[in-house]
Amino acid sequence: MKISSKVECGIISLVDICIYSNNSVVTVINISARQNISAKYLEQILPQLRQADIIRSVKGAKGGYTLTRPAEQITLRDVINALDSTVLGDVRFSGKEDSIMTDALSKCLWSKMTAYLRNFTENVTLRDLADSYDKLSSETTSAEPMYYI
Amino acid sequence: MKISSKVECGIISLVDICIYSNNSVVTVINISARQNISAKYLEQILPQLRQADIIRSVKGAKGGYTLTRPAEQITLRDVINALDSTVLGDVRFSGKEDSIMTDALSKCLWSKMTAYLRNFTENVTLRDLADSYDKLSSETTSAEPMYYI
DNA sequence: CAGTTTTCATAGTAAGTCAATAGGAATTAG
DNA sequence: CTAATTCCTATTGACTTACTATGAAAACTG
Repeated sequence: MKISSKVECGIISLVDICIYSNNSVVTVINISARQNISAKYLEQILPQLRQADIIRSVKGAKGGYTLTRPAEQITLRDVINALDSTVLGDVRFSGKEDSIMTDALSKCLWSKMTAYLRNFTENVTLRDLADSYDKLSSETTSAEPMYYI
Repeated sequence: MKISSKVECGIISLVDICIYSNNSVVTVINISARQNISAKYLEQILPQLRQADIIRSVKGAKGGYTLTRPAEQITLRDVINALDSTVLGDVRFSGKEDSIMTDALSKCLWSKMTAYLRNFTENVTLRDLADSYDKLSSETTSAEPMYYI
């Protein structure tokens, strides 16, 4: 399946914010350093998540981002819609004129397919993603233990 | 949802072949005329469906295409895979290096999402599409009845 | 065999999309 | 004031897509 880099980076950013904001904000530079994504690129993505009311921004020095609501109330559908409306939007074909054939496919196939996908994405929350990251993260560190002097 | 014109035209062609091949073959020119798709464009799509063993071709004059098997044995997954392997293939991100984060998303999210989509597409057959076309077609003509002299 | 109809293979092109970069304006803590 | 940070808008280069073009190969017809 084809997922744009923008959507992926957006999800990564949200998981990062979810994990690392402890009563404070997370900055673009924080995310950029931890997740190895260009800060300038993130500066383009995060405002879109803000406009979709998924994150809240604090401007100025000591500024940054936090989630607007608990992670279990942010669905994958919210995120994908905020960053790429074509993924879960209606199937659209540029040049094709309407016909009985295109009508039949639209009604019988494409609309059902997108509804099916929307259902999937509605049932995945940011909490799920953060949990699976935490789980994998602890497994990895226990397999390759770190020693502190 | 974004579906390429190639996949759409491929599906339309198959429904057309399914409906109009009565113990004989259907030519590119037939499909082009009925479905209003450039013949040259179809000449690029149909060979791919042939390589995927969905249709059989007969070369030369009086040549054309037929299905290789009954329409109820041709799934949407077969068709999509034949024409655009990225739709149901594993999610791939070009530049991103592997990390715990990308691993977590891959395992917890993308692989499940594509599996979910594959399941949908496996359960739609060419027969279903042809039937829904027939149904809509007869409804349309009964709503706007035709009189024969 | 000659001629016509058809599929087959490959290449090319114009427009559009996407990922990423760039520069600087606005805001705010200290 | 100064530094840190978000915000806004443009631009670029690479890639993809939809389609067109050219002509070869195959096979039926008479």
